[in-house]
Amino acid sequence: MERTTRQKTAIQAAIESAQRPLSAQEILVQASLQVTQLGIATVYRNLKSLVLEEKVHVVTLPGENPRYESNTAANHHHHHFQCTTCQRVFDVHDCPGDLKRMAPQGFVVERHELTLYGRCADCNAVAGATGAVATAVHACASGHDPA
Amino acid sequence: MERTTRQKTAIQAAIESAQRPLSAQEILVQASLQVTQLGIATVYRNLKSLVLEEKVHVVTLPGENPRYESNTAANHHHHHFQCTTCQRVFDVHDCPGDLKRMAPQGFVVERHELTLYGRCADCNAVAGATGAVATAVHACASGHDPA
DNA sequence: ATACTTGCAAAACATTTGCAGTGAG
DNA sequence: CTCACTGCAAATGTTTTGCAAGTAT
Repeated sequence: MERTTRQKTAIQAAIESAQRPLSAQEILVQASLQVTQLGIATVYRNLKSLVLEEKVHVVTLPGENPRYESNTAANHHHHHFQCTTCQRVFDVHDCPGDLKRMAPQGFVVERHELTLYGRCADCNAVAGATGAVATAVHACASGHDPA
Repeated sequence: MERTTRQKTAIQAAIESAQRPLSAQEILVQASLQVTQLGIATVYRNLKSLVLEEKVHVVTLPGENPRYESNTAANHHHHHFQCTTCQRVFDVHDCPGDLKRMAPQGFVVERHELTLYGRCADCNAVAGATGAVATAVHACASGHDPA
């Protein structure tokens, strides 16, 4: 059965306190602050468990390594928006909903993933005001409050 | 400048004649039928070119290697459906469309990717009729004609 | 005590790159 | 004849696995 270890706790905490999806490496760095000597293999093993337990889910964007995001009650079904200018990833809490009828005859839709691409508010505002990009990057994919 | 080689031609042909997105390995196998001695590095190098030239585009599904799909005029904007039972990937030519308003204030949507998950027609039909799975797999993700 | 977990190092994969030889123009 | 392209092998980067030691329960 499942055991509670310092490393699992630290890994889970790292993911939950982040305001954005983290990569395995980022989780290692963050959780290492709590548990020195933490190994990357342990991070991967625990991520696998957490995903199975549905406490965490995976965010996969084309050409990038998987990111892991907390899956708490507060964090219900949502999608993602990646800015094509600054590459940051934002949560989009809206959802088109009625996708069941999109599938071909005889197909049953159980779940869907949607990713939007475009320019985020910051990059739009900045468009032209050269030099402000670096500033925008600091806010990296944190708690925006979409529609 | 660009040169026309037997290998590039074979790779492009393999992708265009496939009725579904192919992995680099599958492309290697297929194109090797035309050009013996073809190396995987050449496949990757050419895929990169073809994607840049926008003759091919990449289909990325969570937890799986990228697949490559022809990008001809006939092959317009579409999405994908992955069967959670047989893992096959199908094209879905329908599209929810009006996703622009999903983005938060100030965000501009330029593009979107949508993937549906569920059970394909074959797996639904089979559900219960044990043994038919192997048969279904043969039709692997080919020309279904969605809605 | 028992047996699940860990950390390390090696393995397994997918993809990229260096380089000398090949072939398209 | 040139120089882009190829094939091979080695390098890279990420994720997985084997195994002995550590530690929750």
